[in-house]
Parts: sequence; structure tokens; C-alpha cells
Amino acid sequence: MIERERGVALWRQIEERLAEDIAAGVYASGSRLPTEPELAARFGVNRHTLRRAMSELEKRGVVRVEQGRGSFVQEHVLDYFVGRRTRFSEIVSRQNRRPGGRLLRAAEEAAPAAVARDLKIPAGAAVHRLTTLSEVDGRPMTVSDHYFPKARFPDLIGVYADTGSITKALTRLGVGNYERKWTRVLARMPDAEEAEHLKLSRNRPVLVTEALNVDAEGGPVEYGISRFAADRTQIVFGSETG
Amino acid sequence: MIERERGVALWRQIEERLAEDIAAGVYASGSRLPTEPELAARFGVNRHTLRRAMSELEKRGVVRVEQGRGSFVQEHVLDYFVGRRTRFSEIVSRQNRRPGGRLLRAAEEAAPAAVARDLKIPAGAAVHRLTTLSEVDGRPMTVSDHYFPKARFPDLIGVYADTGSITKALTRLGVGNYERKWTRVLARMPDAEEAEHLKLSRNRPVLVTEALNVDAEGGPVEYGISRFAADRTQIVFGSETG
DNA sequence: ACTGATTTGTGCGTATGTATC
DNA sequence: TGATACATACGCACAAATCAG
Repeated sequence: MIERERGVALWRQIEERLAEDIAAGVYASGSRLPTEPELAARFGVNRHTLRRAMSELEKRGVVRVEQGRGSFVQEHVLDYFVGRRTRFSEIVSRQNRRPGGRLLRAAEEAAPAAVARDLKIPAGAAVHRLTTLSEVDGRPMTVSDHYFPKARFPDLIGVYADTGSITKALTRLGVGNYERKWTRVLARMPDAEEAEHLKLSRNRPVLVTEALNVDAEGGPVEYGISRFAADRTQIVFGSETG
Repeated sequence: MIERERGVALWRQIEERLAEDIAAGVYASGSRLPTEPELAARFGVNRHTLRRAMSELEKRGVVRVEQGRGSFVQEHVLDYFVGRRTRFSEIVSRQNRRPGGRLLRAAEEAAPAAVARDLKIPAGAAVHRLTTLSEVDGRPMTVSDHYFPKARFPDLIGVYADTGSITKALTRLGVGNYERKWTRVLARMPDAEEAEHLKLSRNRPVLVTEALNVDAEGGPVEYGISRFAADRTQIVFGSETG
């Protein structure tokens, strides 16, 4: 179940194991976990060791520990539906959650090679890069980088500042309709900044989507990279009845 | 960069960090890594500690260490394209890789709740469950569970034994055309069995897809769960020119 | 309001593993 | 290799919060 001398501390192995059990539904959302002595006995460790694991889980927002009462599963999972025309606020509010967010950064940069290729601009051409943090019920949901070709949208940052929304800014710039041409999904461990913004442990994976949005004529409009806390998010493609 | 007192041994943090750098392209596939003293200096650790990390990476097949020459990146990444009618063998061979695989398990079971719901059969009804391991160039690519309603395909396992392919077995059972209705993507840390089959460290994430395949009339045919080593795989939805 | 049982919170001493020099 | 420093893990004891009677 848990192994010693593997280069990973026992409390960390227990932390992962409990997080998996919770994610797998062994312990339902909101339900009470076994007591600390019980869990310590099950893993064959001291209660201190188990408590260290619980403490980390609490930091991550996976469990909630209450003195004299017990420990409880505190879970929020969000299905992030991706279709051709999904917009963040729709996705969230359709699940009766409250969307939010803020701009972390806006700058003009030379396009990285992969971005330039997909936006069909010369390598190193100027792009606007907007970095945003999206929230659901006040909890961080995704950190995204949005790249726009500067040649096509010279004043995008100014218009964004007026409207406060990427969709609205694009509408005002003449791109009322855009759709997702493709989406690439990968998973990896977060870097320090991502972990910080997502309030995530560095030992829990992030789901990353890279997507290209195109206008009605198929012209590239935006290249986006979004990072989600995998513990709190599933990404769903296709039907929304899944 | 690397942190002490995090419950994870330094050599393991360095192992993860180098694996990430390699996955992110900081060190190109096949290129030479900095020397051990250089890397040890960069991470601020003793060379012994760094060598422990390299040794683990070599075990995982991520790097290749050659005495007197240096250490080299040994990596393979695969884009796993998902469309409505994608078949594993196509995806792989289109990238000039050699597909392969074998059956790990075939059994009749009571359907788990989520599977039953999506297959639209009563909770606990009988399903066939085929567990397969797919390989690319002889390296493990994905471990999958395929669930089929037994009521509709009573002899699926026998037919599969004859044909050796799920697609062919379904064709012979009268489902020549099926397509992917939706796909759910998530990421998590692997369990012991998954890590074993995928030849993956338990500290590297797996990408998991859950998908429902339906026939031409929209009737559920198969519920599939596939697990990929995230270090070696990206999943792409939509256009195949990305 | 009190009591006892249960459960989490905290302190301390000790042994062992990890990493450095 | 041996000495040193520190994180990890254990065992025991007791304090604090909660709840049922």
C-alpha cells in the first residue's frame, strides 16, 4: 500500500493515496473520513505521520479538519465542457457556479515558434499576450495565456482594458464569431508560479489545454494555453450530456 | 528551483525537474545534457545526489548515460489524435510508428455505476470488460479498459479471441460503424498497476480519457477508459493539422 | 450545567534516513 | 571514511473541542 525507502516520505505517499481515494469516490464529497487513529492503523504509521498528510490535504483544499468532530471531504469538481464555441462564463454558470477572474499581465512580445506557426505569422513576429486567472466560486480555476497577432489587432490591449473581456474585445474589433479549431490536451507537474496561482501542491498534476481559435473564414485569431488543477477539473469534449 | 524539507528527496526532485525540462523541450530529443558537475552546480547539490537522479531517469528510459561521452536525451512523444472515428492503429501508424499491443484481461463483470449510466443499462447489469495494453515501437503507450453491454454482445469475448481486434470483433457482430460521442479527459497520479504497465514512475502523471462510442443510431456500444503516460503523450481534438 | 467518550491539537524525547563536507 | 546537520518517523502523554446522556 505504502512503501518505505522509496525516496518519498510516508506522509506524502499517504497524502497522495487519500487524495486518490477521494477523487475515486471511495470517500464521497462532504462525507466524514475515518478518525486519525483508524487511518494511522490502516496505513501502519504513527498518528503524527498521518496528521502531516492530512495537514497537506487541508492546505490543498481537499479535506477540512475540525477539532473534536473529525475530518471531512471538501471537494469541488467542475466539468469543463469544450465545444466549438464554448466561452468560459457559460461553462461555469451552466453548472450553477459563479465565474470570475482577473488580468494578471498584458504585454507585447515576440511570438514563440509554436505560437507563430499556428497563428500563421512569421516566427518572432509581435503578439499581444494576455495572462488571465479565472475563478469559480472564488477558487482559482485556470491560469491562461492568450496570444493575438499584433498585426491584426494593434490596439487589442486598449480595447480589452475598456471591456474587461476577451470575447467582448474581439467583438468590438470585428470578430463577432470565432470557433475552436483544435485543442491539444496534456498533463504535467506544475511550475512554482502555476502552483501558486492555482493554489495547488507542486505534487499534483495540472491539465493543460492548447487551442487555436479561428474566425468564420478560418483565419487564426487567438492561440490559448490554459492550465487547470487536475484535482478539481475534468475536460469534456463533445456532447454535454455526458 | 528545488526545495528542501518538502518531503521529497532532492534526487527525486531533480529527477522530476530534468524529466519536465526534457518533456518541455529545454533539452531536445537526442541532444547531450550538461555534464554531471555542471548539473550538480546548477541544482546546488553534491554530484552523488545528481547521479542518483540520472540513474533513475536512465531506468525510466528518459536519458541514456554513456561513460566517457556524457548523458543524452532519449525521448519519444506521440500526438494522440481524437476524432469521431479514430482507431488506435491509424493514429499510431500515421506518425510512422509501429502499433502493437496485447490483451491483459477479459472478464464478465457487473457494470460500475458510471459505466451503466452511460451505456444506458441497469446499474449492476453484466458487461464484458477487456483490458488491453497498447504499444508504440515496443514501448507501452496506453492501458485501456473497454466495457461492452453483455446483453447486446453475448459472445464478444469469443469473437475477440478469433479476431484479436476490438474493431474487427464489433464489425463481425454487426457494428461496422461506430463513433465517439464524447470524451472526458482528466489527469491524476498513477496507481501501482498503471505505473507498472506503462513503465512509469509513480511520481509522473497519467492522462486519462473516458469515452463513449455509439453506433449509427446513437445506441451505446462501448465505454472506454484509457490511461496514457503524460510524459510521452499529448491528446489532440479536432483538426489533425495542429 | 456536568460527565464521560470521542476526536483533533500539541509537546517532547528518541531513532533512523538523507545529504553534506 | 567518519563527523555533522537536519528531515522524517515513532511513541507517549496530555490539552482542547465536540457531542450525547
